[in-house]
Amino acid sequence: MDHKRHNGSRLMGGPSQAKRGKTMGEWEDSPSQFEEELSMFEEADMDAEEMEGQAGHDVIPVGDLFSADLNPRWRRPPAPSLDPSSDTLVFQQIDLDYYLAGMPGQSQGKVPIIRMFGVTDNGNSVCCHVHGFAPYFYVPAPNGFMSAHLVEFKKELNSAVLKDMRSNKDNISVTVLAVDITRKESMYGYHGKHIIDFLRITMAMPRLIAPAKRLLEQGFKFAHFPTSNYQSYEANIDFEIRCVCLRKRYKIIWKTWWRDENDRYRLNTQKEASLCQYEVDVGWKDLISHPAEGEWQRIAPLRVLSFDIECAGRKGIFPEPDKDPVIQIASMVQRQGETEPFIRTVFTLQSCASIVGSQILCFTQETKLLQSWAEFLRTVDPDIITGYNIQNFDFPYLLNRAAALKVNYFPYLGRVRGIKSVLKDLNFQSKQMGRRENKTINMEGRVQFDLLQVLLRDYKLRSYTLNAVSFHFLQEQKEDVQHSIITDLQNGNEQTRRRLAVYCLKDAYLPLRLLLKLMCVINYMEMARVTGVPLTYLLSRGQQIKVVSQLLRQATKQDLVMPVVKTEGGEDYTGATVIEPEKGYYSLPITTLDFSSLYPSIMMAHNLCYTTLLQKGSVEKLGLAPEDFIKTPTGDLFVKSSLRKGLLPEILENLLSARKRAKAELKKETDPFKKQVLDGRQLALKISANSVYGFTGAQVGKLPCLEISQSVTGFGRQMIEQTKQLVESKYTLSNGYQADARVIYGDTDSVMVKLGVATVKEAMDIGREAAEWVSSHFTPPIKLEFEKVYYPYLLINKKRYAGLYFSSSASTHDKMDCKGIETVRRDNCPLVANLINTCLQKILIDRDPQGAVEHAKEVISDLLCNRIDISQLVITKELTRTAQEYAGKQAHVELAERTPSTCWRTTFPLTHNTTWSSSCPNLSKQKRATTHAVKLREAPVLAAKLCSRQMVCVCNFHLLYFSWCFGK
DNA sequence: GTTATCGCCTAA
DNA sequence: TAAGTTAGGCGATAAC
Repeated sequence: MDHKRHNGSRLMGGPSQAKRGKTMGEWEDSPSQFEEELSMFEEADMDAEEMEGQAGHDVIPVGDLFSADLNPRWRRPPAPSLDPSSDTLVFQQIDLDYYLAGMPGQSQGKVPIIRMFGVTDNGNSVCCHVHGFAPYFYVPAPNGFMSAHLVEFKKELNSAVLKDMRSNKDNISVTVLAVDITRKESMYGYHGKHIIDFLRITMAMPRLIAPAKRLLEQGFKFAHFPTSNYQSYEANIDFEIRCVCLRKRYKIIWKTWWRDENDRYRLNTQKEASLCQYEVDVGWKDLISHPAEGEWQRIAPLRVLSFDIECAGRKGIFPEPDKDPVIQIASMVQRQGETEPFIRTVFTLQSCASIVGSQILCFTQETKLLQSWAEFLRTVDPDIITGYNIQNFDFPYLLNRAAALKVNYFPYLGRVRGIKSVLKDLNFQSKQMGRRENKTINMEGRVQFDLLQVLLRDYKLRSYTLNAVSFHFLQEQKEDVQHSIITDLQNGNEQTRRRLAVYCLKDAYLPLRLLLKLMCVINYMEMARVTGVPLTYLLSRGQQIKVVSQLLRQATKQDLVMPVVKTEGGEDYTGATVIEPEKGYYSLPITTLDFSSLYPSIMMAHNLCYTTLLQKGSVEKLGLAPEDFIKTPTGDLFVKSSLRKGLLPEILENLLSARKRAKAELKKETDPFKKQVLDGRQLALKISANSVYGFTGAQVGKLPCLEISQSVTGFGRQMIEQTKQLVESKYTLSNGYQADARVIYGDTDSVMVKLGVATVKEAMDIGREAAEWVSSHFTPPIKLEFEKVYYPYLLINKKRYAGLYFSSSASTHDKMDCKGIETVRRDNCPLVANLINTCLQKILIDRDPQGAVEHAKEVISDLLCNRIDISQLVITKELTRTAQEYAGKQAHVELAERTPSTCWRTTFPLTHNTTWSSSCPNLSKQKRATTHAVKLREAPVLAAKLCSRQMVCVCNFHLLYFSWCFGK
């Protein structure tokens, strides 16, 4: 075999060198680096295989082969046989869903069966059918209800639901499986341990809950009881959440290991409904779950598959699945916990020269390529599938292409036999993320972990192209292949196709590397474990579900039930205070004091919860004494924890103690990247804790309670005001301090104090002391902490400031901290961000405002003389957005070539002789709008935007400058 | 020519 | 059917 590197990257009429920016010079080396990396894998494999036996061929010659020549390592390790009478099956659950099936021994009627998927320590896949758990909800029992009435109630409700059904394609005859009486209490409002009878209504299917709830709410009559409108409880809980949550009572936590109890599971040998190696049936009660502690914290060797496809598009047209073929699919598979992929494969259309370290399968027919890849996927049987934008591009394209070519066996990508993977459009909308159109593909038992979606959720980046992201996190980039030449490469020879294959492989490899580096899988599992939400929900749903799940878990322990409230948008409530800033440049240390986790600690300190809320008239009705409850700044009443401890405070305590642990680990950790990850985790827990407050204020949500949220912000407003007064009253000349302290700014939970001391050390010492002293005025766990000193400090406006950040040491600053300024905003072009950044550095670090002026002038002059690279002028976010409208990641590359900005550069040189220097210093607010001397009558809109933004940057610069000179 | 409002993004 | 919160700066734009 030829082990020499095939340098197939030199092409006749190859890619235009002109397109390359100056920073891309090092790309020249990158292909060989990646290929060397690949060949290293090969060596490692050979060592391993001397023990294992044969491996697959490097290149399988052109031909339309399949299964006969499978690479043996594609399969999972053989599953040791288990004896149901003596062995237990232990596995880590990674996904769950449910299906409907006829109950044995019952001729008609279907019941839901939970299907759990998981992996054993040995790396064998498991499908576990859990029987005997049905969805249910509650309504309060009417007055005078006795157990003798249960039969009648059930019968009436059952027939009402049946009658309500428009069609009955499942031929359901029994909708209500059971009704029983349980002692429960509503979690909404305190009513003095008032436990009452509730009817627990168990339905045959999850989707029957909604109609039953509606019928009961609209007015339901049975037996001699009068028609009444029943308020329903917990009727809006997803079934998956329900079954995970309920088991929480028995210490089941998501992401745990399951085994049967008393060896009572059966191997399900007849059904083989899934592709898993073990398939078992188990009763709900016979399932044991282990909290993720000690040995159960370990993670099974999950199989993570990353893939990327290439299509041969037509010139200038985005590939369309009904016309343009899929020419390559690269796949990499790695076991969770290992550092290298053990499968590296490219499926190619037409021949392809060998690539050391990867297996190439060549096909002459595209249909065979697609079908074989699907078979490959089913054989590898990954638990997690990743890639870059696979959710909205690769998978939809493959499915549509397979449909267009009538590859009938393609779209079965899940683990359940006979379930077709279908493409659906999904509109996801939230205030946080705006409207987002997504596609979804069902893939039972596998978790789709699209890295782009993860990054969009968790990281705020200027650009989300795979190239930019890889550079940002890995300092590595894609193989240099211009998108426009892909078709040419395909139509070339086996060497050009080899080049394409290397490119494609790298695009499959990078997501895997990123996933590992960012520790996404582990972090998401942790989040799932903490909140009790299935892994897939974390990527497909919003923040609320996490709080609901925790709330429900906590509530169930105390026999509290959650009401269904109708969602209606109401009045907004008052939020936090932002102290009016004393704008200017401070060449003195400024001490910053923060309340740590302000809102959560307010809720804990004052026991704010649904369960402690006193609704109108409750005080009188329950005969409460004044010392039993508190009145919040907004006038709402809550009972003290001596009467009842709230659920929300409990949840928050859990989250914050988890955060403390993470922070402690962070301190011990030395590896800078793991540190970053731990930091990310503690941040996630903080965000989770903060979203508890957000949840109560979400008026279009599962359980809004404005009394709680407005009380929280009310306390917050009071506290920041009080903090300001306390600090300014104690740290005064008359009390023997160096100066009268002054709170120059503060936002929500922090105050910036000018103590009048000259050194950072003094500012820190007094800061620590002040924090402790102020804390003593508040109820624990509310705590004001000294966090940092800014020196010098430039305060531009509310939510806009910069300063050198001193925290760990009094002698050297940790960083230059910028808040809200152009440097941190993604709606500015890089030129503006860089210019402001440099100016700030000159002002704050070099203390050279004149240098800042010079620099700005220089940049502006470069701009006007057209000496600025176009990449500096493009707002990447806008490009990304436009690219998303094209609905494909390859559009990113396309756009780089096709974006009108390149045209503007030639047709619209930035040569306007603007009057920026004379007009900008007049910074009277409204006048500034008129200083846009550039009147761009014929220019494209975006170009105009860019120009004016540059003007803005100049104006801002002057603001900085004048703040420095005059603002004190 | 000012002034209210919207879109976007950030601070907390 | 599902969607964490409010405060606030700043540019663009429509309305007066």
